[in-house]
Amino acid sequence: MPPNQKKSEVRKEQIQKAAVKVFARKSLMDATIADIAQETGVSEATIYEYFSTKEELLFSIPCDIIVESKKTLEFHLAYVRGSANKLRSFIYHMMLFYQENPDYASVALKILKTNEKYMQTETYQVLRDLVNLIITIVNDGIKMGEFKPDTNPYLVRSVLLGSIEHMVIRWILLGCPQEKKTLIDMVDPLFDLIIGGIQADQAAKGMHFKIHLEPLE
Amino acid sequence: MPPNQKKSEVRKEQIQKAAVKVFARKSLMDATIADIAQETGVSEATIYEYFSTKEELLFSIPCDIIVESKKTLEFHLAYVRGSANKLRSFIYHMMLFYQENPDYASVALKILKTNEKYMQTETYQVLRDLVNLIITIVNDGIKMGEFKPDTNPYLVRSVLLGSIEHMVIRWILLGCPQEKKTLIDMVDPLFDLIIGGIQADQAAKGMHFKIHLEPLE
Amino acid sequence: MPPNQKKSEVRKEQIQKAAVKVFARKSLMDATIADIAQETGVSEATIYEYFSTKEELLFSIPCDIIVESKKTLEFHLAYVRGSANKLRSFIYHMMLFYQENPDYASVALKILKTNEKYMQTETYQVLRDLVNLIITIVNDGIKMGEFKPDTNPYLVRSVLLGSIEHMVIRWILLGCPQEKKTLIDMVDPLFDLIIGGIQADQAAKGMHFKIHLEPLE
Amino acid sequence: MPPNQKKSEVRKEQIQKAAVKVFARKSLMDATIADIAQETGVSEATIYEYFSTKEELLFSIPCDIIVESKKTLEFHLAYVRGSANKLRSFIYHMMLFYQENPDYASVALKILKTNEKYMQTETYQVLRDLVNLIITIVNDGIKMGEFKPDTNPYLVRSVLLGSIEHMVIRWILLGCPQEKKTLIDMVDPLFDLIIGGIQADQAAKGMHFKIHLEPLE
DNA sequence: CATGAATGAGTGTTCATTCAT
DNA sequence: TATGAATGAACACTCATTCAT
Repeated sequence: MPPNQKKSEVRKEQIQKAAVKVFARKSLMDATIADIAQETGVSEATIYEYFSTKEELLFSIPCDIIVESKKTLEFHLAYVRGSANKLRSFIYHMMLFYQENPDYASVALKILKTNEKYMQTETYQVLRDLVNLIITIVNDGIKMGEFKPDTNPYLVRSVLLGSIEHMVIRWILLGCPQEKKTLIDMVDPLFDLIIGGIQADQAAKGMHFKIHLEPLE
Repeated sequence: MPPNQKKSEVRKEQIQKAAVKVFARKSLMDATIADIAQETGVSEATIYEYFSTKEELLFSIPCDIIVESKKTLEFHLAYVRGSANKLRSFIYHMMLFYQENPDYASVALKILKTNEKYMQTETYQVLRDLVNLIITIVNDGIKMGEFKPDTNPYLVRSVLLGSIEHMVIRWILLGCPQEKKTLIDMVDPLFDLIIGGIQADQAAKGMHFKIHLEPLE
Repeated sequence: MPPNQKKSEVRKEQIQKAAVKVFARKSLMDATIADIAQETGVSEATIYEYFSTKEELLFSIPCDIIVESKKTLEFHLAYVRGSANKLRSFIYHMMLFYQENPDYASVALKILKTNEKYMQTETYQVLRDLVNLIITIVNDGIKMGEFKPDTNPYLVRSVLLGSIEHMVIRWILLGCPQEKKTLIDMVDPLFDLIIGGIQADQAAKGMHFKIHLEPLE
Repeated sequence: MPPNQKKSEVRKEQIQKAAVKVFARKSLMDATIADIAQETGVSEATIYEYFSTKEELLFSIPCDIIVESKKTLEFHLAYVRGSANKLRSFIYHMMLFYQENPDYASVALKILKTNEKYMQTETYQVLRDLVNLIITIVNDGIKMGEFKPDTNPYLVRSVLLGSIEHMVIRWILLGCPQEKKTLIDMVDPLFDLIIGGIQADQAAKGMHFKIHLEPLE
């Protein structure tokens, strides 16, 4: 919170926070401006002082948090060596983020992800930037010989995002059970699967070579 | 059209088909009964002769098609030997299904997948049955030594469904471009990734073993 | 039931009986043709074979039963000597009738009594005839010196009908409690009040007259 | 109009007044919110700013006016000596009230009196309080020896209310003819009947005594 | 005689949005 | 800046009624 942040900025954020809460629990059509106004503690008319439309309010929601999230992730990635490790960091970062912001997760995955208009939003571009870190990481990994040379970075992006988001949605729909299986627990299994696949060692399967492995010297 | 199918059954299906079309293009809130009535070519009141609620109509949509789809898939799976091959069949089946039923895909993934009430529907149980074929396949694969013994079948299910659905949604949101990249084109890359992962061969990577390969015998 | 009553007459009465039941429980607006059709055990369209309108059906309901009731009452009255006794018979007859036909009572007093259109009905004229027996009785009573010469028969009619109907409505709204206080129990108290008023004997009260009583002749 | 009454209170009363007018002329089902809105001079939506339901609006109507009426009546009763006179005051008060508020009378007697839901309303309790003044009056009258000791106060209540309401309903259904017979004209005849009954003096009837009445000294 | 099927006309109700204060 | 008050524009849903079969 910058010290000289305008009072109106504060009010705007209050509304956004309330909106996230409301949208997370009700669908876009069920959430009314009246709900959001009440949650914020202001009148409905006040909402319109800050957002000209219900939709504008909805679309404005994720912007800052995503920018923030991307910065954090990039900051962490710099610490990490190796593309695989970076990929794990990405997975971890996303899972942690969703786990700690379940309301935002709900809005993003239940309302925004399938909204065509949202895709033309500025905010959505910010989100793309974040997500495209995967492309960079994978390309680097290929270049460095860490990943198979024919790895399709866009496929990896789809698989990672798809898997993560699928799990998060299920987790949300089940009521975000805090106990037992948390989202974080799924980071390493997912990572391992992406990295190593599910096939048993090929050597054991059908290549029909005998292999002697000797440590160097 | 079965010959002696009752007239009312025919009408019911007409409405459902129209509804899929309408729901696919508009969101649940934007799609009006008037739209569906017009698309069907009947009056609004007639819709209510067959479905007591807009929501009931929505939830009724996918049932038959899913049952049908599951039967077809099971039929094909019987032809296929090996769990990996079966997994590929599953992926292929889903992708083909979505590609050939883009309207249904739109409704299923944009409206139903994130709808909590839908999860308590009978139809949803049918869907679960279909999806759980993955669990069976993976468990079989583990038993047969085809998949790594520590493979988590539920994770595989999440990754497969998440990936497939993510790709389908992107495809839909981009307007189902018929040309060039079809969903089917993604079957093998996805399959390969799930099976083999993205990591380059460990041997080649920096483990520094010497390997003597000798033909058997 | 006349032996050669047409089948269609039977059906008509079935519908009317069902309608009474339905109207008795639901208000005019809440009772639907569908309800009546179901109660009758026919289709809605069949209702319209016999009655051209919901309102016509409603207004047709009481006719026969009233004619019947009037006949019965007149029959009894002929047995009774004295206007006061006849008045009691009237009260008894009405109370008994309502008590034994609570559904009809409900329709008549809750729906028809306050319906302006009903007042222009032929049926309503029949009802007037029944009710106007009071006028005749009172006029006779006056002529015979049994009732005060300045008794207003129309007032008596209003008081009798008003009192009876008020009690019946309360009884209906309370769910027609079969036990304890039945409508019949109110016949004599009501009769006594109308006949004798509630004022204590003036002589006993403070008028301070001296009275010489001498046997006639 | 109290000077510092809130604007919203004023509007609420405007709506209620308009509603009484509309309900008085049309039945509950025929009176539409649109009618009431037009009569009030506001939009339909505005009605719903003040009353959440058509039924709530209907039930809210009589409350204040009844409370007021009861106060007035009690005020007058204090001036009156003797239970019979009080009873006459009650009759007069009710008749006058209905005569001066024919729209309210119409709603109360045509719609509310037979409405089961209304009976569970708070407003209905207020009405009961007003009506139960009769019970008190009669009981007092018995105690003072003014009324017959076996007078049933509840029967008196039924007879009075039934008679009054019956007359008022007929008066309303006949279009409230301002000329000639007004409701007020019926006060004394009704009162006399209740008090003294309709029976001619018993002495004159079958007792066959001659009676000389001489004032005491 | 009976009805399955269809619908026109309507209604209560909701809600995003505006604007004078 | 904040809001009380008001509303236009919709929409889901109902139901009496019709008619071809």
